[in-house]
Amino acid sequence: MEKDIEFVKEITSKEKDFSQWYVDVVRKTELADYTTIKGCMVIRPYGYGLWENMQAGLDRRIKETGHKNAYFPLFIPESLLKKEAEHVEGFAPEVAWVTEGGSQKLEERLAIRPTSEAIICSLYSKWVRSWRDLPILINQWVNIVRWEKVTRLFLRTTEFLWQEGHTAHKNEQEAEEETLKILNQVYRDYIENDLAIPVIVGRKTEKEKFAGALHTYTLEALMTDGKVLQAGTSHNLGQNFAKAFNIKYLDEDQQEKYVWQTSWGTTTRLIGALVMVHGDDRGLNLPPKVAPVQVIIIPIMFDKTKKEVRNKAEDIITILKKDFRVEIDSRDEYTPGWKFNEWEMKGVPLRLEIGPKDLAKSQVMMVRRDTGEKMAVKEEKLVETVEKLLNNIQENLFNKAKSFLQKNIREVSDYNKFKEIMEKKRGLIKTYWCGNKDCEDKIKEETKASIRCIPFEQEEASGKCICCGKESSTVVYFARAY
RNA sequence: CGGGGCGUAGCGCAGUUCGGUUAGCGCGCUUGGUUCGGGACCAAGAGGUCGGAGGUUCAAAUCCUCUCGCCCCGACCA
Repeated sequence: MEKDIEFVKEITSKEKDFSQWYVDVVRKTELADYTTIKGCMVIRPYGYGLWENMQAGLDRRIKETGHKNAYFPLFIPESLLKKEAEHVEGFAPEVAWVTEGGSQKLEERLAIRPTSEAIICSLYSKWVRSWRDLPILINQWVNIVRWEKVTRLFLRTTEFLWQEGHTAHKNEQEAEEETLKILNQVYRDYIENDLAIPVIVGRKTEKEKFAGALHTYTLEALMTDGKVLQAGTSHNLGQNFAKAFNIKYLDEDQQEKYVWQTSWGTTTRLIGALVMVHGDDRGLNLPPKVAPVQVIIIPIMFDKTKKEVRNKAEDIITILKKDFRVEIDSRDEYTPGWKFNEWEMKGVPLRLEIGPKDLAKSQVMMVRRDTGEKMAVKEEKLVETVEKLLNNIQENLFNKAKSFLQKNIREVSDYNKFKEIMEKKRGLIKTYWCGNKDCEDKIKEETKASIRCIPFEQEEASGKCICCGKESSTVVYFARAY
């Protein structure tokens, strides 16, 4: 273990400085790097490979639920953006504007999309005529620009990548069903099963909802420093945008009606969540389902047996390649020990070592990233063992995160206790809230904790608002958030 | 945008208080050789407009002014 301690010097320990640890991990594992543009990062091949795997899992679910991908313009004319009053107001401070094209000043300035409701709605109003045109179920994978004052790699950058779904429906019920379907069937399923991140789902308060929405549903994930990160949102837009953009259809009853809409999104921020939920002092610890490399093969090469070992490694990679994302690290200039540490830092779930001793016994050595457990595996059992272990690691990461989450949800009824927990342990606090924004604001101001969501599972009982003491039956989760 | 910290080779740092020859150290990098089951070793090399601009001075990494970037804590947000 002495060597481990020495290795750690490349990465600040989580305990010592969580923020610095996070930055160290992201940069040293080559997920991303800073660029010359303020607040804009480059997603490096390893990070982008991770994102591609994440996209694949989510894209599949989006399509399985009937949505199709499309692409809308990057630019949004100011007049369009201004149509929905609440919406502009919400985004105004962080919009980047294009005012010139070439050497010509533009007649109307163009916003670089901070989100695409406006531009998409302007087209939906053209496309929707009859109830037969509904529903419209469209998603797009694009970049977004928001002029943030403070940025952090993946968690908040000026430009980021995301997926945004925009749907239009013929009635309120259908829109609401869609909003919830995305939340549970698509997002929750994806985040919990693919990213191995347990979430708490619920509704946002009026204060926290999306600008222009009727209401917003959210998925909240707990990071290992006790702060919560919003992992995705699904908005029921009601008819707000339909009215602003004049999206109307003629219904079966011959009445002209406004459509009901939804929008929903998840971003590259989820990469930050993966780092902060599963990572440790040795670096990343990636869930097998999204890891760019699921199995890394390290051949142990001595002069005399080099050729045989290398051949065997090639045989093995050929077999494993059919079912897994596998790479071989046969670089001559690094020792095996160095490679072990390197790939552990990069979060590869499973390491496979092949040396002369293994050749003699027709076996390989396997080491799990999550537990460090090392075992010999007979060659004939290779494929099934890898499969079993990857599944097991996926499950283990989720279970660990789940138990951490459960341990850090505290039910509190005393405000002083609330303050103390938010100061020291953080995590989530489950308590009663009267529904008044004044209480919400006051708590935020005094403890930096906001209402993350109003969970769907409400209890029969009632209690007293944590702030004003008024009787209430509404249970909410409070936390400090990213 | 307010308060604090940092910026010297790819990375981590010393040197800055109190200006003074050719700006150092460790790791990494290149070449050659020996190595390789938990970050190997020897030898020889390469690499810097000291974040940037302006100023003070015979002389600036060091002093002054401005500026850019990153990190932390607040206000805002995915």
